[in-house]
Amino acid sequence: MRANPPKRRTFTESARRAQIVAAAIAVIAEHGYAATSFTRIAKQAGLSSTGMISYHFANKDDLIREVLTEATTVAYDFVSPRMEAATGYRAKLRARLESNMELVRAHPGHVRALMEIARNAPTTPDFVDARFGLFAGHLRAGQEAGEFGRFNVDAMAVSIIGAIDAMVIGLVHYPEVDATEFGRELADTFDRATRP
Amino acid sequence: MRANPPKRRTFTESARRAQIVAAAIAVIAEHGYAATSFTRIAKQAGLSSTGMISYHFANKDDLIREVLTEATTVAYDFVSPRMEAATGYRAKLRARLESNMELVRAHPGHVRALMEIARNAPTTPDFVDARFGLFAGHLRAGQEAGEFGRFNVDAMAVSIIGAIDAMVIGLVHYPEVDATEFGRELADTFDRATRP
Amino acid sequence: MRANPPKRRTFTESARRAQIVAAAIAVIAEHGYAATSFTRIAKQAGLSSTGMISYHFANKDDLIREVLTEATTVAYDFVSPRMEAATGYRAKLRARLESNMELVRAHPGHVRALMEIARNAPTTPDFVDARFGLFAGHLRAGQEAGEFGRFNVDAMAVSIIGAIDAMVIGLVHYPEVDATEFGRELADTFDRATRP
Amino acid sequence: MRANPPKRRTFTESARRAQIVAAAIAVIAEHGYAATSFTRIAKQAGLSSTGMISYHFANKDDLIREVLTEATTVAYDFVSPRMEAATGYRAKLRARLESNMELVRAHPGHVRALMEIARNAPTTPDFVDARFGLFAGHLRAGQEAGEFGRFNVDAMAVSIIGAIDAMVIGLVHYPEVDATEFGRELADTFDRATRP
DNA sequence: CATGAATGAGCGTTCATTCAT
DNA sequence: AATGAATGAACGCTCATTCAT
Repeated sequence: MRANPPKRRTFTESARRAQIVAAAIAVIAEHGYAATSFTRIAKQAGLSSTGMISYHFANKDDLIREVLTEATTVAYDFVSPRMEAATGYRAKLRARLESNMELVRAHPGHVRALMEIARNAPTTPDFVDARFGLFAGHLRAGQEAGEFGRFNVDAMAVSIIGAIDAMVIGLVHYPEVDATEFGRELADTFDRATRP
Repeated sequence: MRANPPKRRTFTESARRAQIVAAAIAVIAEHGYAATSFTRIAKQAGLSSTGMISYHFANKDDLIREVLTEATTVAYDFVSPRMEAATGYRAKLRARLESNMELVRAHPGHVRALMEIARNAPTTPDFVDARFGLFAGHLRAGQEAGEFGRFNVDAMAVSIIGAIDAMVIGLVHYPEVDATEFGRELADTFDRATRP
Repeated sequence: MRANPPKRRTFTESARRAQIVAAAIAVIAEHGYAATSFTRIAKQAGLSSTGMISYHFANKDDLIREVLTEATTVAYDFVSPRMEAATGYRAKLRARLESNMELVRAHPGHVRALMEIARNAPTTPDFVDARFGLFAGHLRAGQEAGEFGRFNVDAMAVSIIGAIDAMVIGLVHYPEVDATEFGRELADTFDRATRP
Repeated sequence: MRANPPKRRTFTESARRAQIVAAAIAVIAEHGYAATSFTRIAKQAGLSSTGMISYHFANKDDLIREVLTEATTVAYDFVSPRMEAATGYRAKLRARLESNMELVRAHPGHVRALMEIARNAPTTPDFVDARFGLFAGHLRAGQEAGEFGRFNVDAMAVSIIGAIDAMVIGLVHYPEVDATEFGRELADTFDRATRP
């Protein structure tokens, strides 16, 4: 059951959309969400007018939502197998944190765009809430399994998410920092913080 | 050594600036940084035109920087005595984290504005760096004093700052959450994470 | 003698045109002429692109003219037999006015579209003039036959047309109004006004 | 008691607004409401940018409303004294109709603009209703005073308004028509139609 | 010291139309 | 016979900033 079944799209259409989405990611990553306009995206994509973008996307929101989807997918595809390879809540949490930092080096543009949109776009509370729910759920389940100690799950989830984001931004900002090391440190931090 | 020594200002001038800064804080807190324009600030301040703002501030940046200063000062004046009342790096860190959460309830507007600017304004790396330096310094000193365990100080500083900010935003967003409890949880989290 | 003899059209072509015209009428009737775009018409007609419309009609004008023709025909087919059933200029005028109001209830969409186009479309002086000529001719003939009194035929024609249109719009706007009664009143009004 | 007390305006501001309103009237009169854009108005007014218009008027609606007010005032100032000079409902109605046609020759631009706005602007049902109410009230009062015969007041009001508008449009369109004569004919028409 | 007026670039979006396929 | 893709001008509106007074 799905509210808006995805439209059938031609090959050309899909290609154009992908091209525009890619351009949008590049622009957001480089200039930030606030400075991202159709004009800039069109220029980045090599299109002659912004009308093109409006032709392929109903809205700015529509475009941004697609960017969000794309970036989320890339992130998920990167992190997800690494988490599944780990066993137990504790190890999975570590895998999540460490792989998230490696993701920054693997797909810096996508990550930067993801952060920018999550923080600034008007239509993304859903995304934020979903992410929070994911972490809170993991922590709660881990507590019940006895792998984690006692703490307020909500507070811990918020802390973890905040720490991740701040570190991602830092890594993006300082390319010379060792992402693997910082990822390990981050994982260590919350491993200690959540220990029984 | 200071590049731009502060201008001497008349009383009226200072009063006007303060009035505008206060209005700016209110607007940013209510509508977010992106939706904050001179027009809105002028309306909030009861001024008839935006020219007034441009007259007293060289730039939008100039104004924002002043807002940042003001908000930072309020925050500092709130947190600082509470930190000084505590003894030892460990206790001081706890005091910092806990009081920061109480600050959200004490001065929600200033805090909201602070976060909005830190996240969105183009000209705030100084502020971010300064804050980072403060935490890193504290952690390093605490390590040398043997109060903290071994960890990468930079990574930990980033994590703490990120966690603080995320929790502040959460508290701002959900007024019904118990700030004191969440502050304690936050402090507990990093107390455990930094333990020797 | 006809400047542009009608093109021979295939069956498919005619069907498509009719479909598009019907959609255009629906859109104009519902949203008004100003808000009627190819996009909206295409959506209403279930077409995937506006290119289709441009393919079948040389112009927006071309389409509108066809809509006008269609709506006029419907109106004519409704009013005409009722007029012919009446005897004498006076009775025919009454039949014209009364049936015109009933037409509003019988074919509201066509009527609404007709009015919208007559009032707003840039290329309809022909239509307006033709309509005026019809009324003026009727009045003049009736005068010569001694059924109508003395009055400036042109002025009276304009008055009648204006009154009809205003009342039609009123009826469209207020569906609860008794169209038959208002039609009778309208007919009475101009019966008195044109009496010898 | 007044919902929106009029803003205090400087002389310059008022002058500019008046200039823009005048330009808007000219454009609407010449090109029609639908083809009236800020760009065209700015060009007509000799302004370099549309931003100027937005600076002085909150909205397109705001501007249009002002145009409506201006045109209405001109019309009222023209018609009103002529109505008051007449005695009795019957004579007043005649004065109204006749002077309305003379108004077309005296202020063609204002009249044309008035019609265009009344017919096409989205925010003018109030105006239309008010006008209808005025006529209906006059007719009803005249009936009660025994000056008018029996007829449905609402239907008659609609007819009169429609006839006026149609004739105004005709006069605007055909400048060679004798407005005084047509005005007299219009008055005669409804004098006969409303006679007891 | 203060102001109101003006500027012009930029915003996202809609539009009728064209055209290669 | 039909289509989807593209175009580019125009739309109303907001913005930070400038400047004469």
